[in-house]
Amino acid sequence: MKQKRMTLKGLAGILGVHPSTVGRVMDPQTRHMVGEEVRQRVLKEAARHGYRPNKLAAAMRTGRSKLVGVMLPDITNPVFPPMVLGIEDELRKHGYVVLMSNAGDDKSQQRYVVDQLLARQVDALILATATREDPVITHCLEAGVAVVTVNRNEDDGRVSSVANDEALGMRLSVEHLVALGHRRLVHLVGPQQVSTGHLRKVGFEEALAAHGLAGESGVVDCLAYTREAGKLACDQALERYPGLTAIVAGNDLVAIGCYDSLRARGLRCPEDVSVIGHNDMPFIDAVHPPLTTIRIGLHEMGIQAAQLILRRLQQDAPGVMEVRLRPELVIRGSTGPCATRSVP
Amino acid sequence: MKQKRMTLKGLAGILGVHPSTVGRVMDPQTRHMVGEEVRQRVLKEAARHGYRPNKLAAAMRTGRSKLVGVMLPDITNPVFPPMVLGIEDELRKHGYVVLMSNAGDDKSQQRYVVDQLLARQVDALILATATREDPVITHCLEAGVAVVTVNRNEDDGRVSSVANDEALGMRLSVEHLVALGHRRLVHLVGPQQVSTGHLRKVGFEEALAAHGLAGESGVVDCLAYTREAGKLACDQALERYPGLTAIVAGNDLVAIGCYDSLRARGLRCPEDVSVIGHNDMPFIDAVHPPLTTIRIGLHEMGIQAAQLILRRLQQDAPGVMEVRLRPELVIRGSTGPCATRSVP
DNA sequence: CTGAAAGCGCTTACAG
DNA sequence: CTGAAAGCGCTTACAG
Repeated sequence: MKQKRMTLKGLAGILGVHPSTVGRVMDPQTRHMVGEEVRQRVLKEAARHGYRPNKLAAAMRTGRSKLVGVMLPDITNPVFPPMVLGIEDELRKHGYVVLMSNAGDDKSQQRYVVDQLLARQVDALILATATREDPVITHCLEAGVAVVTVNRNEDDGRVSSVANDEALGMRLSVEHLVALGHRRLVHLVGPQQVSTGHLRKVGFEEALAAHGLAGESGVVDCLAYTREAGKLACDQALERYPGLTAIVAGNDLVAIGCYDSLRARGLRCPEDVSVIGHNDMPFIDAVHPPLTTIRIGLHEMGIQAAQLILRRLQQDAPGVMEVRLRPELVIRGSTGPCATRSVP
Repeated sequence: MKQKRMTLKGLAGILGVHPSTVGRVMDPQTRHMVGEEVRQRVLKEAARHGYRPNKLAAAMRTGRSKLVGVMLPDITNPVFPPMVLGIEDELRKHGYVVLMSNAGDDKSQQRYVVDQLLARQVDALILATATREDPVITHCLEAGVAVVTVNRNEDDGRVSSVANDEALGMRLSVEHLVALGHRRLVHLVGPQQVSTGHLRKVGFEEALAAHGLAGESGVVDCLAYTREAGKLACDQALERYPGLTAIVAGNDLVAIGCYDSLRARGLRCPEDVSVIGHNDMPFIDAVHPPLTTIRIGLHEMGIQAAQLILRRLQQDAPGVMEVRLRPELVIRGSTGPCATRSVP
């Protein structure tokens, strides 16, 4: 049953030709170098034995593993699966394969994971773990691997990145709420050490200023992009800004936390407080009320990241590229007209 | 910047010792064979150059890549991320790394993906794609790789598997509904070519019989584990069984489809129709109404699958093991007391 | 305790 | 058009 794998040498022995001849036939690029008759015999015999070239051996010889490492904080966060799928789909077309690693948020752990990936000779790295100042990226740069960040980017753009246009996303959010009559908005800002948290905060403040609402509205820190942190932040927001009528959550998970907080206080959404999320993660339209949010092309983001890294690998062009995707507003049931509510 | 990778030979050259000596020091297993003084010099120099042993080269030499292929239908399905995380966590402890591939449902595509994985010399394969009669598993067996299936299993247990105890899950579902007074239950059965769909159907029918309800209740085909298919199946169920008061959905996604169907018809859940899901996928408690469902230890399932494959790899014991996890009932808001409703 | 050598399975420049 | 040879970076049985 456990037939041992066939090799070039093995096939060559059976066929009575030199291994390099078999090798040439197996590679479509060099197949034409071999005479018609021999070529057919080789192909036939290879098929008969289910010969599969050992890519590890090829990788060692050529110095290109055709492996791309993808490092995530945590695949369990619903924003990542569509991204990873996009990356994989695009890379597969070009014969690359993904080595995926969930590395959490800790930088020293991430560094360890990167070293593991490098030890396995990945040709490039796609990082979804970038912080605004990221020692791990420095480490990658020193090691000389091709790197691209997805979803987030660092402050000084040393490496190419694909991310969302956060300023636009916040502008869309604020405009939508203002159009509904809201004037007292509070943004639950995500972690400031990552670009999404920072840029959304800046974007929110700019959009507010554009509407002359900087005075009445405000901002509350949300320590993580989680439901639990969202609940806590919402609790705080309601205490600190008793007159608020709308909440701009750092992302969809945070928005669900807001639901938890509001429900616990007997406040209705959107009648008492409107809530808007960010990301439009899968199935968020099934929550109650269906969440109004900013849609990000997660799958597209993965594809673009893969394309960026492929271009880098092929042309070895060192130019840094920053791709920004346009988000769009998705209006559902969690935002409604402003009705000044009586503070309980 | 792009420093070329340091090798054993390179280090040996610098230190004036033989490469194999350096090699012995780098491997903790053989380090003791080298004299204290030389050992220290080697370690120091290796650290200075950030030396990382090339695992591809080691893999080729030893014939063990320490790579495990994981094939999924689609990582975008919320049941998979926790499983994959469990697999990865467990494998990492033992120095293995995951090569993940989304292969869809098509068998020839899956076969192609398996061949890609084998070409990269994976030591083992974890399949989340198993069907009850699976030609891809036959293919793996012929190739002689270690294989384990997760979440699903094939009919004749040729390979080890980790899955849920489906019969128990359905028993819990039916008992819960019966306790609430329901007597007319309809099960929206998932795809019959996969074990989950088949075993849940069988389990449902057995549980029904145990309560003497086989006559009044029934079953409707749901063509896929998706929200859309769930809506269609629910539509059909309501037409075919006008008197039904409770629906046992094939899984949580199907249950959300039921919500869509009920809402479109102006039926309330759970007042008019109770709905119970299966899987307890992430965030399903945030939908409206919060879904009563059967919780499966997804993360645990991944861990167990990894352990099974590790044991197989270490002992090379060919014994087939079938691990079955105990699901539990999670009661939330989508199931309630039976109140005979007037058919609209 | 350390060295010298063989070999894993490819690819590819060099001959003929 | 085909062959012979070198070498990618390790590991490991064999000497000494």
